Amino acid sequence: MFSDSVYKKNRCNDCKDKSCAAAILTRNELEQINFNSRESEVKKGEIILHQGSLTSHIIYLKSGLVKEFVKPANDREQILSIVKEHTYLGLSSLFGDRINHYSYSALEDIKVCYIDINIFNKLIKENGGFAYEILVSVSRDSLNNFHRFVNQSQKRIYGRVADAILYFAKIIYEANEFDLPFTRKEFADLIGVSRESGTRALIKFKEEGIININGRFLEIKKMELLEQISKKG
Amino acid sequence: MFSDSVYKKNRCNDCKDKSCAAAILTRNELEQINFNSRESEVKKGEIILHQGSLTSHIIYLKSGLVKEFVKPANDREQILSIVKEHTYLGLSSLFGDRINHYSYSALEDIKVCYIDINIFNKLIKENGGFAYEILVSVSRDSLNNFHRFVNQSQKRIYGRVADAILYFAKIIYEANEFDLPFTRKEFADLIGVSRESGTRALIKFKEEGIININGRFLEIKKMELLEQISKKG
DNA sequence: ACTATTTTGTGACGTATATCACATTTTACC
DNA sequence: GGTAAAATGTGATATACGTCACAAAATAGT
Repeated sequence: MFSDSVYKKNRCNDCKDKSCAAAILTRNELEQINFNSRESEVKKGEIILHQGSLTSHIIYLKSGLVKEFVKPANDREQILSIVKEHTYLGLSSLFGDRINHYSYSALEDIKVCYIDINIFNKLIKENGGFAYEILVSVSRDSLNNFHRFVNQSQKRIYGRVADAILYFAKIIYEANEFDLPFTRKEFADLIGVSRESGTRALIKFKEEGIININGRFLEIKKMELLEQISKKG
Repeated sequence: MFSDSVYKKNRCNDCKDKSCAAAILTRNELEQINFNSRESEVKKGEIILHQGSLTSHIIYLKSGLVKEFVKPANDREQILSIVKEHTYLGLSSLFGDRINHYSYSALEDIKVCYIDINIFNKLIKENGGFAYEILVSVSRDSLNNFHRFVNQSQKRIYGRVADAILYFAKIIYEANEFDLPFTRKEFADLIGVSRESGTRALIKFKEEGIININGRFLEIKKMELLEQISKKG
């Protein structure tokens, strides 16, 4: 299936970017994955998975950032989450009905591994510890996403913008200054408001000295105030 | 722990309301659950699980309807979903961080089973097929809830009301006429609008002959039109 | 480096829906 | 069965935010 050079060394065993779940697997089990997987690079902006497509391989994000999104109507796109390295993409779709419910595209140059779903399912059924870790992972994703969404639906625009900034600072980059990985349009799509309104809110925050923003560079100046705005909604 | 009379017969083995996952378990495994579980009845309106509480038992909904909700602010309640019989409550919270993220209350008199989480986790790790079914269940819940939520966030009030009616007709009751299991306030909380606006939309639908509604009784008269409104948003 | 394209900022305007206030009906409870 | 409490219906009013339109700036492609 794959060329000799690809699997002659057991890459998966030596992989420094293993998932928590894969860390539990035995040498032999990892070797099985090794024989049934392939690593690949994806360029910034490219789509990794299309909503509606059928899955034959599980995709593991080895490095880089990815956006998870849906396009219900034709133009308005809803970004569901920003996915960090060391995460399987679309696990819940895999176990739900094998049809991908969300689309994924690379926000920067990334590395992914394609793993055959048959071997993946086999390992789940054979190794309870592995199954448990996958279950933890699916559950955590589900809770996180849902939590963000419910919060969002109850907040007005300033609260949502504050949430999004804190999301990047605390979860994605773990830093108080960073470059946003996307455009204002996408920023707005993440929090479910119009581009114009989103931009206006960012500018307002800048005017009030809560953040500094310049192009894609963003710096939090008044963390407590930002957290207060996030809470109050 | 439990009185003799409770576990002297292997109720779980004979149970007609087993989950898909439990149907996979062996006689012996079911007996283990039997020894570590308890059945109970909950009256309409009572709370089964409180958001924020710690879990020591998994709760399985044997019969009846339950509402899953959160209260972010103090008054405004968001109903996340209506849960039907033969479902485990709050699975994703269990595997996430053991803290319940949602609250559950009975919409009618119901029957539930409390299962010790240690035995539950043990079975997951020992029986891959069981683990797989639980995974399917968590994934499906996650997808369904998320799907409803994303749709909702992109629709205006008539689309949301249409969605909610179709949700009851197709998923909850599988019938074109039924009694709503709750008040107008709760109906509004389910679709994330104010009580007044929700009521007005229902009345508008009635005036236009799309539905008939009288107190809690609801009857769909023009299904295609309702579906169209749901799609168009 | 130059042009085409995309992204961003900004004002004016409209509207969907929340909020408030109160009357009416239904339900719950001694 | 009668009273208190909760749920429901309805109009008036306010406002947050989306939409439209266009100019300026930044980015990308040749």
